[in-house]
Amino acid sequence: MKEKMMDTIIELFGKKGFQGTSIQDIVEANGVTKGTFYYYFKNKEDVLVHIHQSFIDHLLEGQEKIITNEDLSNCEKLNRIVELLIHNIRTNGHSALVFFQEMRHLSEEKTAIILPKRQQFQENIQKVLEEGMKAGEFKKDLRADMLSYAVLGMANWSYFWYEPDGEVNEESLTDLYMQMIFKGIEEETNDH
Amino acid sequence: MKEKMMDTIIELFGKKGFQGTSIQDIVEANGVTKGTFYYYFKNKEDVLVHIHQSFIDHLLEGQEKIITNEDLSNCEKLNRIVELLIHNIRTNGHSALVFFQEMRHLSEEKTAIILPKRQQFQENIQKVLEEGMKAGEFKKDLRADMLSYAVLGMANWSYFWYEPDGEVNEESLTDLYMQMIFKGIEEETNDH
Amino acid sequence: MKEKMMDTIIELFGKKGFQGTSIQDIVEANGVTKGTFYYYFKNKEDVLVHIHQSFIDHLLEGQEKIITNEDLSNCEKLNRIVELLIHNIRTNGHSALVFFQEMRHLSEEKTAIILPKRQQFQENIQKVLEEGMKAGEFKKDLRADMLSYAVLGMANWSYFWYEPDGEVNEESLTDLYMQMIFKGIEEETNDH
Amino acid sequence: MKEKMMDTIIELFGKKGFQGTSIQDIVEANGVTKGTFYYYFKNKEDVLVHIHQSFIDHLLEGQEKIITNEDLSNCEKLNRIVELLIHNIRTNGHSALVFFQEMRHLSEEKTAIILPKRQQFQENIQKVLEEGMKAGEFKKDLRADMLSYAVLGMANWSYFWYEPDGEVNEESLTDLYMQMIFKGIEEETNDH
DNA sequence: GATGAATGAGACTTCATTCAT
DNA sequence: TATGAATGAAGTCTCATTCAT
Repeated sequence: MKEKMMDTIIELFGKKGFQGTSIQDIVEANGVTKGTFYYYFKNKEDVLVHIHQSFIDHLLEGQEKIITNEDLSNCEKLNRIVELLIHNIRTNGHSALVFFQEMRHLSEEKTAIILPKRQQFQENIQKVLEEGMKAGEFKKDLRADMLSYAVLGMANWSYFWYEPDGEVNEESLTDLYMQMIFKGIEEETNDH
Repeated sequence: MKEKMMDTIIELFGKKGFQGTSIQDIVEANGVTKGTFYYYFKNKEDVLVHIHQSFIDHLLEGQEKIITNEDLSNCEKLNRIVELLIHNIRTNGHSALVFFQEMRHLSEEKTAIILPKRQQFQENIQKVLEEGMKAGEFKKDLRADMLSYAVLGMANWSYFWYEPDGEVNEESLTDLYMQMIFKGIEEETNDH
Repeated sequence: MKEKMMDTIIELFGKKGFQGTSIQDIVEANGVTKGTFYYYFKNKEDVLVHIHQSFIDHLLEGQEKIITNEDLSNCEKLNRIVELLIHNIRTNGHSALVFFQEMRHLSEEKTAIILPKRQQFQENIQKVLEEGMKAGEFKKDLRADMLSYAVLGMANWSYFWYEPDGEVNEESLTDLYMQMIFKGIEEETNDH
Repeated sequence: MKEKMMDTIIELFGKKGFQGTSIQDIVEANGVTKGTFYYYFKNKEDVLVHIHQSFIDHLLEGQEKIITNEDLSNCEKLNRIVELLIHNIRTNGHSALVFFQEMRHLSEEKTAIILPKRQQFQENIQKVLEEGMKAGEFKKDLRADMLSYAVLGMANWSYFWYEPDGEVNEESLTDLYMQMIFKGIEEETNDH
């Protein structure tokens, strides 16, 4: 029951926003009464916390597997992290929307739990970039911090426009993006 | 007066969100009464529309100047568009936040006005990419559409984390980003 | 079990009031579930009735023993009734609080049972005063009805402020009060 | 308007208790809407605070006039304070009820304002008793603290039963009570 | 004897908005 | 140009209670 409600709520939050979704909306969408909602959840924020928790935990877990895999080059690691992000956004679009847009409505207390995890994810990307620079896979003297944000922005922004059922599937999209990130878009001239 | 109120409201919307900001908040922040608010604005959405309008109009205007400037290469045009975006986000952070996060709360009618302008901005980037490809500035066979989103994501995402007073100024940030977009981050081997 | 719950509930009602105490509060304080509460009690009022019943029954019983004891003067009877009251308030403070403050929340039907008993207690005091007047123990021409209320007020009010562990024990307090009631506080002059 | 509402609310609180009175009850009794209530009052507690404030302030003010009047003996002062109390309870019965029964529902913060005033009133009575003892008006070695509570209890209890339109008016009631307090009820024997 | 899922009414409160002045 | 009294719908949440197990 709780699971079923969570799914519905994620969809509602995704479509109408956290504040734009009333308890009334929630219980109507689930065919239950208000009492039932408050039987399963402490309050509306409680649901928001659950969504954030499981979204970022899922991401961190996936990321962890990638960065601790010693068989992978840093190049490949970066590739897979971007793939992970895009895949996640495609599969859990509404969760992603909530995650990126509704952080504001977490209480200070809950933010203190979620925010560090978000930062962890970014720092892990930064670390991959740094390792790759050391290993000679990436150019020296890059700003790993800024670039990690660029990578994140590029991937995350896809929740705004990416149509999972469109002509470009997620693997292709990842490839496209990684091509740009690795090789750039400029036509290579032969004067070097 | 209206201008003064607009500024305060943008800040409030930026900090607390559109739905999170009550008329009460607005009039208190301005030291006026509710009547005054409704003297100057039709309703709350009215303000939101103003913010969206002027933000996107300002961007489109800037973009227009860049793309119609025949002295510029497409490379340079892209560079300047990114600079425009980052500059705008830095200078009008709250407006940017509202623009990117509160579109949902526009009525259908108003969305019909704003949304095409947003798309216009993206399409203009796409067009620069396409022209650049034709002109041999960019690699052939790039997906101009997807890449335009990548560029937008990268730039826009900066409103989440970019600290205007931090160690990296906006020109450097633009350079960093353009370096990656143009040349990529991979260490060039000499086997080509 | 029922007894154990009653004790907890009395304390809760005393501290937070009848309406201020929720079934949730009750079952939490007892480490049981709501179902359990309704297994033992018909509803919340049911508990309130029990509390009132046993409090007033206990008082009336004690009072009965005193007033039917033919060895006692009316003076002594009054003394013992006041002692009974103060002792009861000291020992069952929370019950007393509930008894004096939460009568309002009894249904009409239940009020019809409890109220006459309360009045009985007051009338019994009144009767002792009247008997004492007839017997020449008390001054003639007193208003026994009004004075019975005075005695009740004085004694009952102690539930507001009396600290059982304070420097004055209940016997001393009774003595103090009876001294005032019997002899008054005015300095006796010898001009009579 | 606010005044009019206050009066109605006092009556409602008096009859049904603070928690037993809903905002719905209040606005219905006043023929206005809920919005109107919240236009005039911050919340329900706000009204309760007002009631407490004005009740105790009124009492303290009256008491102040009495105890600072140097023409009065302490005997007379005590008499007048009791009269003040009984008069107040008679005239503002509902306020008195609220004052004595609904203190619990004040927030800690507001209690911190009201409670000291209540204690002030009691201490002022105590002081009159002490002064009277020093002046030889009252017996030596009385417990002024305990007796002040007795006097308060006696007078305050009248809100439970005193019928303003009954056969005993407030002056007579005060006299009755003062007679008891001053002279006691015991028949004086001539063996002293 | 005891549970816990579910209810639905109703609690307090906030809100955007109107309108006579 | 600005006010402030008034609205009523809708918001979040709590509550006493029931009932199948």
